[in-house]
Amino acid sequence: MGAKGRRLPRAVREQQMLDAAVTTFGQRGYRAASMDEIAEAAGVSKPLVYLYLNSKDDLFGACVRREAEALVGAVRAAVEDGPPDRQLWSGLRGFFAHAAGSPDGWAVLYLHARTHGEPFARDFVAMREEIVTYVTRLIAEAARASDCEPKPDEREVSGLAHALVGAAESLAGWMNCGARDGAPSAKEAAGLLMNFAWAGLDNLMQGRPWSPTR
Amino acid sequence: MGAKGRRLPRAVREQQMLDAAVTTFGQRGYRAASMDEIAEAAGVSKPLVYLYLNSKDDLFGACVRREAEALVGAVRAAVEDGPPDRQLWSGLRGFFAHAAGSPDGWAVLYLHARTHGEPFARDFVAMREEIVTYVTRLIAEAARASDCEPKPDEREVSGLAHALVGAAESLAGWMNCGARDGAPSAKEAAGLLMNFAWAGLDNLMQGRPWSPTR
Amino acid sequence: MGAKGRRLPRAVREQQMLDAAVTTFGQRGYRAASMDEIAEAAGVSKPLVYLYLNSKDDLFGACVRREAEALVGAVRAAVEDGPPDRQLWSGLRGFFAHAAGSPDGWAVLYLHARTHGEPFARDFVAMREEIVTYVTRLIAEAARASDCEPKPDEREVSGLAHALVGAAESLAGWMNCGARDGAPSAKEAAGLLMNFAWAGLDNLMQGRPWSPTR
Amino acid sequence: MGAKGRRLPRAVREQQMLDAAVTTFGQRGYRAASMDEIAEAAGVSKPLVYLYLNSKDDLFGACVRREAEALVGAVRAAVEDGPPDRQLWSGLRGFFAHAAGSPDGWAVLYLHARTHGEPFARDFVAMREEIVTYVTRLIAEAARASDCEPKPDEREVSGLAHALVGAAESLAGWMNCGARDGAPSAKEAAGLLMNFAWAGLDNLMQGRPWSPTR
DNA sequence: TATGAATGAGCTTTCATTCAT
DNA sequence: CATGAATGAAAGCTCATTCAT
Repeated sequence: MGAKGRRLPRAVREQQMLDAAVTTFGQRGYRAASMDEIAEAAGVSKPLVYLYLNSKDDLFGACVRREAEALVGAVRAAVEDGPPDRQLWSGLRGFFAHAAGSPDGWAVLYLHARTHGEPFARDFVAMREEIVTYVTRLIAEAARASDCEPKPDEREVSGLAHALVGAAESLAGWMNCGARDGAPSAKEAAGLLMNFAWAGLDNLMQGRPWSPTR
Repeated sequence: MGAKGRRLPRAVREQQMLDAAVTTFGQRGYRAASMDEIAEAAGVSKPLVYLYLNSKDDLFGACVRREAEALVGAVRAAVEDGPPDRQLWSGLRGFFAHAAGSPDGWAVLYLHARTHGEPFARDFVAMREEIVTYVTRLIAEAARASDCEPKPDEREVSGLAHALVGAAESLAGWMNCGARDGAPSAKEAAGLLMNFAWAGLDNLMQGRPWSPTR
Repeated sequence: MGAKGRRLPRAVREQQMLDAAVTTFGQRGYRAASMDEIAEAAGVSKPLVYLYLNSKDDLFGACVRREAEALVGAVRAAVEDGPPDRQLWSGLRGFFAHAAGSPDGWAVLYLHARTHGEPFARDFVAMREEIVTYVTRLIAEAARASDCEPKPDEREVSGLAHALVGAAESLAGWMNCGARDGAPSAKEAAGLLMNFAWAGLDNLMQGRPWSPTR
Repeated sequence: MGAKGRRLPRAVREQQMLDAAVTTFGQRGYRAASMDEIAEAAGVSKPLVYLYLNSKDDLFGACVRREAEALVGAVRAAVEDGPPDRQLWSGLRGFFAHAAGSPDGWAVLYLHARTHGEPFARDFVAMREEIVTYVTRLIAEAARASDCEPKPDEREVSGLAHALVGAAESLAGWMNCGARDGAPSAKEAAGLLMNFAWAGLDNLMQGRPWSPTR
């Protein structure tokens, strides 16, 4: 394979392999991705991938965990780096930016880990739960800060968080999943979601839910 | 396989095969589903599957098209069968009911066709577009009927339709994808979505969008 | 693979495969024998071997069972076909003749099944036990017929059977295992063994065992 | 790894490697034993094994030769250390004691070298021949010492030696090969074999062979 | 001297696909 | 119409072996 960076320390090679694996798994899916392809994309031979990462399952698991941590970390960092009175908005932007910035990682999590059964789906659900919990806290803080009355019930806030996260994921999927027509940028997606949701959240928090009978 | 259902007319046999294929593809995914498994599930021999449906790809394509038409048809039928002043609500209920009623078909479309690359992803996107367009029309009619001022701009309505459909898909995925915690029924999902979204749509249509600066 | 007997019924193909597998396993051992080699020796493609016989382990197991039955059957048949007053001699000749006639089957049992661990070693031990039990009965009958006094104790007879069988196996191994110098024919081996052992057996049965002190 | 026994003289290292190799080859067989496993068992790195012993084949060959010499040596030493009028008995006891004391070495010779084809089977046969020749001499001397008449013919003595050695090997195999039922100790095995064989040898040497016709 | 890094080649197994009947 | 028989091609994984330090 030529003189391309041979004989590197293990940690470096492992990252190369994970990068290649995320790309390949993200684009092809677990089954369709072959270890040959991943090894070639990483610029190493297949046995080395097995030596360092054990098996296709272990490799996929490592990808899932790495990407899950990266996504959660991106949201947290965005919130912490943004203005304290706009945490939800910052978090959403961070979420969309990360999703747009690493579409393969996003696909690994939301398209493949989710559908590939037990060890992985569990990791995925855990990550999702972590985000939802975090968003629940952000919403609750926003509600407290805005002094809305009556104080929204905790269960309700959690439901809103689920819905909000679900909507964000859906938009991110639209963004990433190869839609050719007017797919929005990360910033537009965040705006659209706030537009779509905020008044609803707001009204709900005022105790005025929409109901089928009006 | 003895005398079990032999010599059926071609159309019937084909439906059996498609049923079996949708179930198998839906549960296992494209790659993990084997033609052996599908043929056995359909109660026919493998060569017959090839005789009628040509190849694994063609078979999958037929599944995707059949399920896409079924989903779009279910939404349309629900709207047409419902009260004329609640078309959106009826459509959503139809959407969720269909998704809940044929989870394998849903999985074929949203989990597998979407991720399996070109001929199928295109079919999927076309179906999605059809739904979004249809929803756009429903929203526009609702707006016209409610005489809101100023008339919402067309591009905006389309964005809302995308968001609404995306949110609905996300909820349907939650419903179907083996979520252990409180996954909602089809009816609850529709209510939740209207609750979440309607006030937002309403406000937007009154010309009062949320904006990052307040 | 040319026109060599294609499209044969399953039972026939299975025997071809077992034949080839016994040859290959016998000559190379379990690990060194490759499924490619076996398939080629059988004149079929590898997938057909898997279709009919499932896995390398199952194939090996089938070989072991077939050869075990063949060996036991050969001994039994030789005894039944021989003169009723020379059953042990007939049985030994049958044993050596079978071992010499199918050295690969013999190697599968005595060289490979025996050393390849649990499911197979158990089958091997069961077969060996069957032979030892049978020989025990033959010896007991011979003793009864010859009216020897004192009647040999049952446990002693069983020990003699073990020793006799062991010696026979050892001679058969010598016969089969590629020894180039004066390896005996089946008939010679039987004679040698009787020569070697009979007087000993005889004396023992007369209650005059050899002892270290004279 | 670390500071565990580094910088040992070459001869010591080589013995460690051979010890580990004999253990591993004996328990797993040639093919199933991996160089990784052997290197780890020896507490050294794999390249060092190659540096000292060249290749897997060479390593196996070294094991075979070492164990063959050890076995022959054990028999010779037992004979020389025992009473001059019981050489055969001493030799047998030495044989069984050695086999029981180093079962892995025994397995390397009798289970694996014997079945692994040419360079090794030749070494094995050479060793066996050496033992048989030695035993032939012992028997001949015993016959001379006991003044039996007529002098047994040389070829006959050689055949007896083969049979005796074969029986001993068979018993040793029974002893070592994980037999669950009443496998004998080394001493019992020697007694059993003498019991079984001596009267036969004795009679033969008196010129009274057993013959098929009575 | 001794080793971490790396690979070519081969093995078992699976699967979409096609004949011949 | 319908199927049992058969295979080419590829995938996951392992292992003996060699560099570069």
